[in-house]
Amino acid sequence: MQYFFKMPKATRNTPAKTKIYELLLSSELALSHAEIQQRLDFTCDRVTIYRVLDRLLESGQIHKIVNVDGVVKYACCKTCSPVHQHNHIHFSCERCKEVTCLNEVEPVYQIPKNYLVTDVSFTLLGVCPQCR
Amino acid sequence: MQYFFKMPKATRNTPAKTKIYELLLSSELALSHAEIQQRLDFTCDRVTIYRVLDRLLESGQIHKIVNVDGVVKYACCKTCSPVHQHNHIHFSCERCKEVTCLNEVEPVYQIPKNYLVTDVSFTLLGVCPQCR
DNA sequence: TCGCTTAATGCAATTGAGTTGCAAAAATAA
DNA sequence: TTATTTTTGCAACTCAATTGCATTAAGCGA
Repeated sequence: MQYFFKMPKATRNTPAKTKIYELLLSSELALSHAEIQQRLDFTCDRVTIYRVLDRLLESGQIHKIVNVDGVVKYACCKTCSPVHQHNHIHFSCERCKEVTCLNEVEPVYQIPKNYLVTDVSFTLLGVCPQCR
Repeated sequence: MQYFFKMPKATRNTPAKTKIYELLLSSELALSHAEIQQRLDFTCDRVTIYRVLDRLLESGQIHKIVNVDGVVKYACCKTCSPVHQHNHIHFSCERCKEVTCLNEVEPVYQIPKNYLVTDVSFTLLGVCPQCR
């Protein structure tokens, strides 16, 4: 009997999980829940999509971005596997509303006194190359 | 008759607007809609608070921060008046959930090629001095 | 100071994202 | 194949935010 160590719950590979993960893997952009639902032609229940996204977040396969307009987007982080590391900048286009990971740009900041920094959320806002 | 120039809509000073603005002015922290409602002892209708916040945002007297947990907060930007400029870092404490403007810390970044950057949203996540 | 115009307010109803409970279906290990 | 447990789909629910509309009140001009 194990009292102090809780086994991580086993997760299963299901068509929904595979399809959603592959969709995010192949997408250049971060996708919202609604966009994922559309691209799957509404073959998955909306609740299932939320739960699959939670599992993928939990396992570190994807990351979550809360855009400045409040829209939540999900993306596979290509450059930082296998250990997840979201220390990169996102770009949010105010015209097409698309959110992209700028993997090549690293954020620089001075750590303020007495604050303990564990993570960074850095989004540049403006107009993307396609919309200029 | 003016065809091409639309007069900006006149706004009025009301007790609600004054109270909400003074509340944000005197607060060290960014406040959410719910927090504002509480601190006004529920004397204002929640819809009125939303509409006053919209007007204050419109006039540039306050700015809006969408926290990583999705909670929207509002703050007066003390250092950048009269011209509003939100080019500063926010700190979001994962324990007490408070969001602070770190006016003294300026974000540094390389502008990515072909992107037009008009604004910056930079939040450091972690533990604030009070919670360490 | 008084009226008039129009912005602001309060209330009710609505929208939309996200969550929860539960029974049925399906993935995996034995 | 069977048994176990996760995952799914559906319905119902929560909560933040928005909209419509009638009423109230700010503030300008007379």
